[in-house]
Amino acid sequence: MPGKPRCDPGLLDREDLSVDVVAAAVRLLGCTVEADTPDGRVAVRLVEVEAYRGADDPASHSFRGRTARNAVMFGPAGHLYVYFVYGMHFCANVSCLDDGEPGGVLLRAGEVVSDLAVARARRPTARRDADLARGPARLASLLGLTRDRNGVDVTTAASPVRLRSGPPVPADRVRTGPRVGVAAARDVPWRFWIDGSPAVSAYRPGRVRPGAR
DNA sequence: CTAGTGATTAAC
DNA sequence: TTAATCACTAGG
Repeated sequence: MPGKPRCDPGLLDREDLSVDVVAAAVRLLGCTVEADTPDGRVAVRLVEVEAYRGADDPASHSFRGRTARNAVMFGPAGHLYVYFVYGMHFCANVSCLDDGEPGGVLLRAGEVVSDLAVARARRPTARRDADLARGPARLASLLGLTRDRNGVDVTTAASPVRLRSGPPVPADRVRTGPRVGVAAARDVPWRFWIDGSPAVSAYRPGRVRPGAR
């Protein structure tokens, strides 16, 4: 008679995130983020992500070196990097690459798998179910990813936020393009999404600024 | 399209 | 110290 499993087999392996940010981004599509909050548990299936890397990626928060804010991106793979933007929103990344190498994947959008009632109660302004986690700040809000979730290990069963391996997404359903809202490195197609998902953000090109391209 | 909001950072 | 920037969302 099987007792409690020693390690949860459904969780994503850290190694899936440690080799390369683009491979990690594609690997994360179709996986499930499961988050426990005081009012219940919500799980979303990731349908849109963006890869960011360190020193050679001017669009990355880690491009200008390690600071108190981006420190998690410099640590080992599989930890949440949650940051505050535009005075009111949080966004969440999963750190990638080995300890000392900065990298991460921004969680841009997901489809609610469960529990829909808890999810709707958390985001009552969402008009359609597809809007619940459509966009990085909505996703973070739905899953309760704020400051106190910064740094948590999503590959550990005891963590309040966990990443579950999903059924593989067929390669012909994965689409790619430039990252959203990023002025730098506009030619780098490191946004990945599952074709046809109603929860994928509307495309908005990064603003072109004088002297940049 | 634009207002709203505040941490973070580079420049002074 | 100050000011610009910012991987965004909601409401017209």
